[in-house]
Amino acid sequence: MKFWLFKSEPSTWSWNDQVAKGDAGEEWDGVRNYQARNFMREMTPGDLGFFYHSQKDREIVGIVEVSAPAHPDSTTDDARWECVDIKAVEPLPAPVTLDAIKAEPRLADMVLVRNSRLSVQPVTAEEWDVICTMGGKQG
DNA sequence: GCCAACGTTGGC
DNA sequence: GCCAACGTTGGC
Repeated sequence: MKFWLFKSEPSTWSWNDQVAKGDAGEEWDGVRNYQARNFMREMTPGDLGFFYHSQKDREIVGIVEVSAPAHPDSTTDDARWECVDIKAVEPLPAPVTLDAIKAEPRLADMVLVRNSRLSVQPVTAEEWDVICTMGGKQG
């Protein structure tokens, strides 16, 4: 079991859009960055991820699950680009803001803090637990 | 809306 | 293979 973070601008694809897809899930398509793609190749169904709203909101709003391993991105004919499918699991009772993350010493090395432009990124088990606690989620 | 950081492209 | 130019992202 690995942990990840998926970043999206809510005006393009929001948590509510993701929830509306239900258990069918949706392709995390449109990624045109090799680092992000490589992380998606490492994902396996059942891995969990945070869903982060970039730009205006700047907060982690929910938890998603990888529902299908990396496959060709249907939004392009370019064979270089792949994506996984993800489905919404549950919202965080209290969204965790970027400000709160930056204020937490145990999260100082998060990729979100170190490299804000990477749209798909790994999260360590410790970071996962810290953020779940901050978000009011039990277990 | 601005701009810094970063990734990609293409000329040499 | 280097690097300048360019485009994009996302925090502020």
